Amino acid sequence: MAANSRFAVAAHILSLLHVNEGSRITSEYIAGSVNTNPVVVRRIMGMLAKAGLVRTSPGVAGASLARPIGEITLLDVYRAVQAEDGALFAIHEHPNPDCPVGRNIQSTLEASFLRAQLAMERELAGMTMEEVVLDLVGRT
Amino acid sequence: MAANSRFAVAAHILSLLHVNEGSRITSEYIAGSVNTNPVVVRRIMGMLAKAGLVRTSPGVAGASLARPIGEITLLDVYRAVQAEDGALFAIHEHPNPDCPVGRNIQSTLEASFLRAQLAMERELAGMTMEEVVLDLVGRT
DNA sequence: ATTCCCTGTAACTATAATGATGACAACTTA
DNA sequence: TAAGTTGTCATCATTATAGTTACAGGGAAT
Repeated sequence: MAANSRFAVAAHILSLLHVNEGSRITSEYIAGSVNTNPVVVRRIMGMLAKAGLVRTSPGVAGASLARPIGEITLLDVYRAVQAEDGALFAIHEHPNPDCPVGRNIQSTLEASFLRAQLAMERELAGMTMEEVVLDLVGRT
Repeated sequence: MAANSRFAVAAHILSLLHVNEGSRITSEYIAGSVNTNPVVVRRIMGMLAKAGLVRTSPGVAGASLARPIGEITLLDVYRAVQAEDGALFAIHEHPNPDCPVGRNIQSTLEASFLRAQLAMERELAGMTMEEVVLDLVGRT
């Protein structure tokens, strides 16, 4: 797989942590639900911890949510597992500076692309992990 | 580069076609402005043609816009150069069906992710290539 | 008609991002 | 101390993308 499924896996992990609150589930258990390798889970869990969404302790199972689940938005999760850059769309580098179009295309597109990205992020910010979990259990 | 810059290059190409209307520019000329290989330009131009945004003829230089530039939205361009799938965010496959969370996470996230994607697409649909070109020449 | 230029496409290579995996040190707890 | 777990590194396979070479076929100008 080359597609980035970290966002989805992160949401899956947070859902499991909430549903199993108090149980002390291991990365191996989580990996069993996600159907991947425990290392992948620990890696993503590390990103969630660095972003302040979960609390983990070395050597001890059972990570816990660092905030009420209703206060964790999908945007928080998205940002936690995204690369440094954070740009949704890439722009080709080094267009020809001697061409009127090439000289300005980057800054122009950057602005347009940013608008689209912000619209997407606004929508993500409007959804919480609580809604995700509620939908999840509602489907049984 | 592994990041997908086709969207940006496509917008660059369309801008050039409009600015040079009547000139009959070649894929080599365009490649010079984008700073890439002519084949890359022809490849993306092919996608734009298949999407009905430009008209090309084999063997003859000077593709032309198939519609007024003000009626080509950034969403049109985005869709023209995107992969079949079209999903903005990937979802991990084969979560564990024996787990309440794993069993339903896909359909739940699919709905949430789609909302975010639609917000992004709405914003792209609200911007036209005409605005891009105007901004472009305005920066001169 | 010949020549020259251009497009459309296939084939191949190089580069990155990603996920899967094995290994292991450090930590916690019984 | 022993068992189990996390955090992290290193490596490999897969995949998407862009860059590049090559070439068949179309168009146009002479």
